[in-house]
Amino acid sequence: MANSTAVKPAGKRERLVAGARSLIHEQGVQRTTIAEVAERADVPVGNVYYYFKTKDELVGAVVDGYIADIQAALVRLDRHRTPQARLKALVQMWVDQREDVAQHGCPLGSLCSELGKNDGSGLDVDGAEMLRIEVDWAEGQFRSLGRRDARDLAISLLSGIQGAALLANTFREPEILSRQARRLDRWIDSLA
Amino acid sequence: MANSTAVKPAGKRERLVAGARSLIHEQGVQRTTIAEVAERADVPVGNVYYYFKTKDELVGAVVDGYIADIQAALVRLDRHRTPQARLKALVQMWVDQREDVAQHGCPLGSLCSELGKNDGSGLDVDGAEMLRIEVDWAEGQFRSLGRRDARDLAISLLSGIQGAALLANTFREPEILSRQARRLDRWIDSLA
DNA sequence: GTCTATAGACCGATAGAC
DNA sequence: GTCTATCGGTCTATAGAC
Repeated sequence: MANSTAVKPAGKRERLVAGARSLIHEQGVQRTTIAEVAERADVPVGNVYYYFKTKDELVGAVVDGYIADIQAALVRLDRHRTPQARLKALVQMWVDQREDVAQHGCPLGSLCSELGKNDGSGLDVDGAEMLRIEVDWAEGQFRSLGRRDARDLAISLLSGIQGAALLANTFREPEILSRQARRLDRWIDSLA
Repeated sequence: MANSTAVKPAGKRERLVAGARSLIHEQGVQRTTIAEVAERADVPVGNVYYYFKTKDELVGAVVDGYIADIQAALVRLDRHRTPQARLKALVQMWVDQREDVAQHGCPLGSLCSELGKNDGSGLDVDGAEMLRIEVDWAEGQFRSLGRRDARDLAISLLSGIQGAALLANTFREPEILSRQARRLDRWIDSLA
């Protein structure tokens, strides 16, 4: 299934997904048009529909791309020796992107927020899986620390991250992420 | 300035703002059309533009309404005797609305998230003031507790609330708000 | 002041040539 | 497979009757 036609032509599909991802992060799903995506991907407008039957399907591909990237990132975090180090490395990911987050919000959080407004009509893509993977992974780390309330702690951690991202974006202050990350680090160390 | 024509005709303007507020909460700004707002407010479509020159102005009126309501709510919270009781009463406001928040997100948070995508073109309304009022108020409470890091604590508190609201909405689990609120309550009591 | 009708612009999706 | 041209629908905003 991974190669129906020898080698990929030029990665048009990949370029479309990448263009859609960045535009959706900057403008949101609703404000992003197929024409804009095609232009950023350097693909003729009408050709988009050869790769994606609907705009929904394109957004779905963006979500799937995020899921794959998140899983890969979490595997990389597993290399750290202790659960504490892994959890702090997770927090650090948002600090590293603080400028981008302050400018356009957390790519995952703001996308989930927008997709949460879907009530069946119009666009209908489920973004919950993106955050669920992170919560599940964090829960596993807290459980390695011997915490019975691992699930709640995981939700607390992701809440703290996502909330800080929202405030950093609303106030356009990347330092909010740095400062809240320091607090979360201390909180992680205080557990065990 | 509060009464140019004796008594309000029938509160059409108020009904429009109320309709816009609920529709924006349910669907977001972009997906909400003037026609829908007019219908929910029981006002003829074209008449909306007599009260609001543009859609932007209508959204701005919704934001102003939120700001007024927030300020009134915070004044009510000031009745509690201790800063801790006031802060916990603030958290409780989201718990009381947990079903609505799980269904459509925090009205303020999701609106700020969407307005944060505005980059000058298209709609341009600033929603930061809504959250700033809450952060400022919480900062004052923490300062009453003698905390030097009152600003950071206030941002931590609002981050925790907004993050929990985002996860509760994404996973459609109102209990996330209840459980995170209990954690925030304990955290507030542990300070001082 | 109130309402109808519609202009004008834009977008998602399709048809069909190559 | 690739691309152009365009349809049909929807939205904001306005013009103008009452």
